[in-house]
Order: sequence, then structure tokens, then C-alpha cells
Amino acid sequence: MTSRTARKTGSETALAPRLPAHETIYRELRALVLFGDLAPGQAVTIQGLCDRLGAGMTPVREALRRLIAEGALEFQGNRRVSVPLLDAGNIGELIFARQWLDPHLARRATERATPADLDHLTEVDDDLDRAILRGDMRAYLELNHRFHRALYEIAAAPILTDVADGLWLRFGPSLRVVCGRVGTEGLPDRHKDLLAAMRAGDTEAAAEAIRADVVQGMEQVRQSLSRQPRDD
Amino acid sequence: MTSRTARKTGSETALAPRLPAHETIYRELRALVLFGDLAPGQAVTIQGLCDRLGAGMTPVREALRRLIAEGALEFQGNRRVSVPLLDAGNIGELIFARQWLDPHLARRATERATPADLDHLTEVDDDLDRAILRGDMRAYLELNHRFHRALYEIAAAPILTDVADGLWLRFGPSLRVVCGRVGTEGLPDRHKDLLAAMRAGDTEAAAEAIRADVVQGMEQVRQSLSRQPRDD
DNA sequence: CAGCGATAAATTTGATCATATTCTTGGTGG
DNA sequence: CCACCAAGAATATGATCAAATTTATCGCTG
Repeated sequence: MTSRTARKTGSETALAPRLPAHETIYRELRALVLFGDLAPGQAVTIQGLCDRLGAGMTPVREALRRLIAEGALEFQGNRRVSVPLLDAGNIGELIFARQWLDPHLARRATERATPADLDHLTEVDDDLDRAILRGDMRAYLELNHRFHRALYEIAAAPILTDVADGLWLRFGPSLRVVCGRVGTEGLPDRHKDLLAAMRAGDTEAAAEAIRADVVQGMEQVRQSLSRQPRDD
Repeated sequence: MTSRTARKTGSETALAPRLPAHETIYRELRALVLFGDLAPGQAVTIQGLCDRLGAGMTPVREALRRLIAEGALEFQGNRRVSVPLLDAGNIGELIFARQWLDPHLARRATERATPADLDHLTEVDDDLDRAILRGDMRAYLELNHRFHRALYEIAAAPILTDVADGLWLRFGPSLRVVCGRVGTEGLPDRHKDLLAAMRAGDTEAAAEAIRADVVQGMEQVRQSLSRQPRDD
């Protein structure tokens, strides 16, 4: 990669290596969508985001295009951009896709995981448990995402990981809504089973554990959505 | 998705659709990638595209962001954007994904297809046959894509269709390279089997037909790629 | 004296902004 | 109730600034 930092004058400002503005905006907006700070159906305007994020409009426009392309936002009318509202059919598609993708990535991850990888996963899952006990929903959402992301990383399948990331962006907002209704009790956590299977090198058990985790979570979304499809 | 027709303008007449520039640029660039006019590994610059397409840089930038988000282009360094070069692992991922996605969409399409849908598919496939006989590779690529696209449309699963579109964008350039070596003979065309199964309403036969078609085509790509992974 | 390497300048490219133009929309008056 | 006008939002242009790559020159060494 671009490890050419030694070239310049010795001013290493720690963690601010001049990240482009559109990249920053993109990540902020992505987090806003992924963790439900923007509710499904909520409309956004370019200029509104310029104010909210204190940025020029060009970077905001580029970030929006990117998120629209990834399915995180929807280009509704000629004028409106909003967070997509999922119907039962959409949820069905997402369940189907994840039910296939996540187990496959879990199998690959099980085959390739190093002890350090397993330690890292365990660490994230411990944080996750603490967040659930604390009742901290936002932390739960972030850590649950981080756990699955870490699994994808281990699987080392860049294209499938991209696809999985896109799916997360699509059901993220709805997941937040569901958690708002259900609370942190009863949240799916088959991660212990998964970790045990991975440590034992049992690929099929790992795949089944993640499948159960995914299906349980997504079915909650489906039921919650069908019970009350519109909610502002 | 792209339902941006003029709503109530008095003078639409299909002459000046006033399509936004970034949308036009996006479609041109997308076609360039999808049908192999940009070879894998080829680098593009924003300003180069501004010249090539005779457009301002803002629309080009937005179109590029979109294509990068869809995986059609790769954001290599801090400065380079290029068509991704696929390795054997990437091809494996794509084969796996399509082997799951396309049959599923074919099943749904078989259940939902109207006679008019079947007629349309048959028509496209006839054009496809003529293109193969003619040895017209570019037409083959476009019509093959259009055939699968039409199948996706019938399946009426917007999210999965988006995912499938993304996969096409990723292997499109390599497909062109392969066809350049193989020629139009020996190209996969299990479309007849698929159409027969769909007419009979046999969902499983349809799924198997499309699976065979996909796997045969993708395996050709894999073999061609592994035989000569680097080619400038 | 020639070749190699490094540094510095120059050119090319990318990122951002301010601004103009167009299109939608909503309100008002006939 | 329809048409026209005004306001606001989004699109698109060009200029400007910053960064990186490339090239050329200079010094050092063999």
C-alpha cells in the first residue's frame, strides 16, 4: 500500500493523514445509516447535509452517490433522497442472501483463522456481552457489526465481503428500529457457538451457528416490520 | 430503479430527455467496463475521461464514485483508478456467488413469468443466436447480458438483482478477454434448456439450466485467467 | 570520465469551492 | 380551477489549491 510517510517532513500528526473530505463525509453518513441514526423513510437533502456536517456540497454529493450505489440510500423522486423503507419482500431477499453468504464466509474463516484471529473475535464478543448487559443498544449494534466484519476479514474473500457489507447497509436502519422495540434482551447471540466451532475447526458447525444467528436476527426484523410496516 | 421520466413537461417527445449529465456519463462508463472496452488492469484518470467523453469533471467524478462503489472500478493508490485485475480467488468467489444467485432468480422468474415475458426472452435469445452465428462478439456480450438482465427483471427481487448486476460489472472485462481468445464458437448457451423449463413451469429444471450456463461460462474465464494471469 | 542515486523543480492530476443555470415546486392571482 | 411567477434546491462549470509523480540536474563514487 502507500507506506510512504517517511518521505515528508517529520510531522506525523498521529491519526490525521489528510483523509479526503468526501471520504470522511462518506464514513459519517454511512455510520448514520448503518446504526439507524437516520430512520427508514427519512428524507435527506444535499444542502441539509452540508449544514449538518459543515461541509461543502461537492464532497457531500460524491458521498451520496456512493451510498446510493451501495443501496444505503434511495434516489426516490427527481429531487428526494431517503433511507429505503423495506417491505416484507425485501426482508425476504436479505434473509435469503445472508443465509447463504454468512455461512460460506464462516466456513472460510474457520479454515483460515489463526489463534490471534480467534482471540480478536472473542474480545469483540466479550465487549458485545457487556453492551447487552448494560442495555447499550448503540454499542450492541456497532459491536455486532464489528464482529461480523471481523469474521468477513478472516475469510479473505474481498468480493463476497463487499456484497455482505452492502447487505448490512440495507438492513441496518430497520435493525435499529427493531431493537428500539424489542430492547437488548432476547437479542440473538449465537456467537459463543460460533467461536467454539471455530476453535474446534468444525467448519459445518460454524456455518450452522452463524446461520442460526443471522436467521434469528433477520426474522425478528421481518416480524417487526410486518407487524407495523409504517412508522415515523 | 431508473424511473426518472419527465413527469409533466409539455415537450417530452423523447427527443431531449434532459437526462442529467452524471447519469449519462455513468451509463457510458458502465458500458465501457461491462463490455470490455476498458481492459482489466487499465488505468483511467478523471481528467482523461473528461477529455474522452467531453464532459465537465464534476459529473465524471460522480460517475466514477458510483462505479467504484459498485466494484466496477478500483481505487488503487491515492491517485490511480483502474479496472480490477481478477485473480483465481476472485473468479472463485464470482462463480460461487452466481451459482447461488442466478438459479434462485431463475426459480422466481419461472414462477412469475407471463407469456409476454417468455416471448421477450425468446426474442432476445434468437438475436443472441444470430450474433453467435455472425461471429459478432460485442453483440453476443450485450445480448447475453440483456438476456440475464431480463430474467432478473422477471424475478422481481430488486435487492438480489442489484447484487447480480454488481457481479456482472466485476467479471465483464475478463469475459471480454476470454471471448477474444476463444472466439464465439464454444460459447455457453443453455438458454434453450432454460426457456423450455420455464415454459413447462419446471422451476428446478430452470434453475439447473441457468446454473450450468453460468458455471460453464465462468469456468472458461477461470481457466483462461489461470493460463495467462497477466496480459497487457 | 561515466554511471548511479538522490533531491528538487515542474507538470500532471485530484480535491474543493464559489457561482451560475436549470428544474421542480408551491403559492397566488385571475 | 388553471396558469403564471417566485423561491429554493440540485446540477454543472471553471478556477484555484494541494499533492504526487515524473523528470532533470547535480554530486558522488567506482
